[in-house]
Amino acid sequence: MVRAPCCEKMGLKKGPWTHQEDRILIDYINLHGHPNWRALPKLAGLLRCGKSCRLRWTNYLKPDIKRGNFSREEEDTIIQLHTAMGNRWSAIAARLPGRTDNEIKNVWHTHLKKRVNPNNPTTETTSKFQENPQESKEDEQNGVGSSPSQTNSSSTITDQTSYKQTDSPQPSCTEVSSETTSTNDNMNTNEDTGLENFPEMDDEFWSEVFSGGISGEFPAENENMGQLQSGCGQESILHDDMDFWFNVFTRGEDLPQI
DNA sequence: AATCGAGACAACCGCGGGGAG
DNA sequence: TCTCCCCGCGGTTGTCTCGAT
Repeated sequence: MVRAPCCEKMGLKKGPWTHQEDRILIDYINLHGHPNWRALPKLAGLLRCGKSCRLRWTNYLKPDIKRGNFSREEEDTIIQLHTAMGNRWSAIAARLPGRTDNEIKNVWHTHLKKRVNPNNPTTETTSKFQENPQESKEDEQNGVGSSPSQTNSSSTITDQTSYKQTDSPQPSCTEVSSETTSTNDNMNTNEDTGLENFPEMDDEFWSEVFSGGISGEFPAENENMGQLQSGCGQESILHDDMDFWFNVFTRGEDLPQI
């Protein structure tokens, strides 16, 4: 069988997603759905392969995704399910509403694995976790229950200030998008999404974006964004601002002066 | 203050399954 | 039945942050 190439390598962007790309993807899917991932990026005007779009959507942009801390119960569930199912992350994710297989996989590799078997993280055994209440206690005291996502959430915002490229604010995009659930119904029209404000995307579009040529159109390119981002070093701040970010990205609201 | 290493997470890659023609 | 294509899954990698030295 001849496998179709994943994507046309030439000219397709890789790496972290930008706010603009996220916004384009969200808007497009809200308008048209995603009947064909392979065709989607071209139709939406994204210089990405369909695979990348699907991954971004399913892991971060989908409205029902729950971001942030894994609760103790969720972590326990993951451990139990992993004991029963092994590395079937998608199956495990199916039992954890709002969590993605990728996220669960990451959490497992980063600390649940160690918790299950601190001496040999690569060996997957059962229930050391339950046999080791002391560690559990420590974890709670240390806020592990609050999970890597927490670190991510907090670091994500600051991350953006340190991205070399100006086009890599993806973490906060995810935060924003993750909180779009309740308001997502509002995103069904061009007017609501602010899609009509998007410049027509041709070959020069991204080069203009990345060179700052259309900076006024997008918050990520706004100088205030950097200030806002660098000022949002804590998760609580981040979460409190979810509606704000949502409005910024989906409705094109202006950023306040700092 | 600078450097290094570990931890954490987002994203990519390749494979296999399954549906359509 | 066979071939082609798309999608989803799991493993892996790249990059950034943070703490220790």
